[in-house]
Amino acid sequence: MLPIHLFRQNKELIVDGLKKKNFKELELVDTIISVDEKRRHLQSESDNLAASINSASKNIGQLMAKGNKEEAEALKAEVSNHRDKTKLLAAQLADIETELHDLLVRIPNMPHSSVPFGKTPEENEVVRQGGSTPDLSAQKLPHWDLTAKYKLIDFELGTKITGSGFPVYIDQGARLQRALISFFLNYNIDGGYKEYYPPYMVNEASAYGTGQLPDKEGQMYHATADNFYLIPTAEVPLTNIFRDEIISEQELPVKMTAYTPCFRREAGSYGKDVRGLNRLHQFDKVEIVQIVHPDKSYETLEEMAAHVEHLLQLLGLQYRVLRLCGGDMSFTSALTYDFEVYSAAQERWLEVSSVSNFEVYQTNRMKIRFKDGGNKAQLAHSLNGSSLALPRIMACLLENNQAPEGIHIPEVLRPYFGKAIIN
RNA sequence: GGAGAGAUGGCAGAGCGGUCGAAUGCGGCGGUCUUGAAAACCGUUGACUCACAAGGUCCGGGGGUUCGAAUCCCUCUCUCUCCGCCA
Repeated sequence: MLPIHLFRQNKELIVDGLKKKNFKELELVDTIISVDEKRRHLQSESDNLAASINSASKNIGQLMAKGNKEEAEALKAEVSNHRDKTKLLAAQLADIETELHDLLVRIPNMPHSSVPFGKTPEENEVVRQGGSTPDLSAQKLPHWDLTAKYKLIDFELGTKITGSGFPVYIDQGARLQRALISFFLNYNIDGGYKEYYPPYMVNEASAYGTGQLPDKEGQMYHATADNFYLIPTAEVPLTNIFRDEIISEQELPVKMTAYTPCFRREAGSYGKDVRGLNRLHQFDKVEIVQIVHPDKSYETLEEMAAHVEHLLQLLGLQYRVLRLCGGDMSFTSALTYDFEVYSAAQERWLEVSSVSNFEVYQTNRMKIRFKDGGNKAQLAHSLNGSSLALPRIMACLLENNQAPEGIHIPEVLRPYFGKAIIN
């Protein structure tokens, strides 16, 4: 949610940003500004009334103390009258505040100046690439064949136990999964991130804080009996740790990492997108989140991107880094880098990480602030990224490292996996 | 799940229905003293709205009584203690 003062002070900037983001309902901006004006008018009217009630009530107290009953009674009648008006105004004010809020949450974040114009994924800008395509002339099986061949993952068994999109990792498959999680977490800890193990279900306020609610409600699993939501990403519990907190400036930057499963309903997905490990209802991910000083957030974004990129280099995967265009960015992001790895047997790029700067969009809604030098509370910036999403990494590792004698495990994972080859 | 107690500023902890945005202690910040630090002493120190003015709002959330509520009533949520169940 953008701070309202931006609309009052810089309407043109907002409209330009919305256009870049390919947002259609531009008329909302004017609506917001006029509703805000109405709101402020009502507010001052109500404040003035409250001021007169307050002072009259004080007078009544003094009159009573002096035993001046008649005057006191007269004042009481007057205040009583004012009070009815206040109630009316308060109701109107509450309505208009809700209206304003509901309008504000419909406005996406403003894109950063470096965000390219564009509407579709094809218009994203490739900023860097690394690694090389492996030679698979000897054998070129997609990962769903490899997981069957080496009995690493049983998709049908998951369907039996739960439903499609809930694979069962078995034996060396389970072990590789655990190796990846440990490797990623340790790598992040070495990078200065503090490890957390958060709840996998969150309450409504948390889902709301990071923006899953109200617009992405259908994407989450909902435990209705207790009104909890299964987290679609660790970003939700992690960022909410600091909801409604005022952090001292010395504590910045806050760097957090967590491994969690992620649960997504993925309604409407189909075809090759959901084959094998490409898209699941439950998958594992290690996440990094930072809360930083506003002056530092773009520096931090580059740092986080470099952090993720190095991880892909360590795994020896072919990758590319995309700067998302306005139309393909998420609602809440100001600038996003997507990381894709090349799946050599499927011959397609798979997204494995998305690193974003949200500026104040999340922190404004969650009231995550810090005390600056002048001892004044101001909104911090929040960022997050995956490091990394596991299923597609596993898919690429299996496919790209396959050989007639088995699947070779990258050097960095061997201490965690315990051996050099799956066979 | 049953019974009871509680929810106040960064923390701890007061608060007869009016003079309470709230005592006091700790912590934080500034200063005196000191070569420096500690101790001691002095001062200062919540948030929101808003033009850092005035005014207004906030004592877990919501509602009510009253001219006036942190203080009384209702309700919800959460926490703690005891019992039950349990990895």
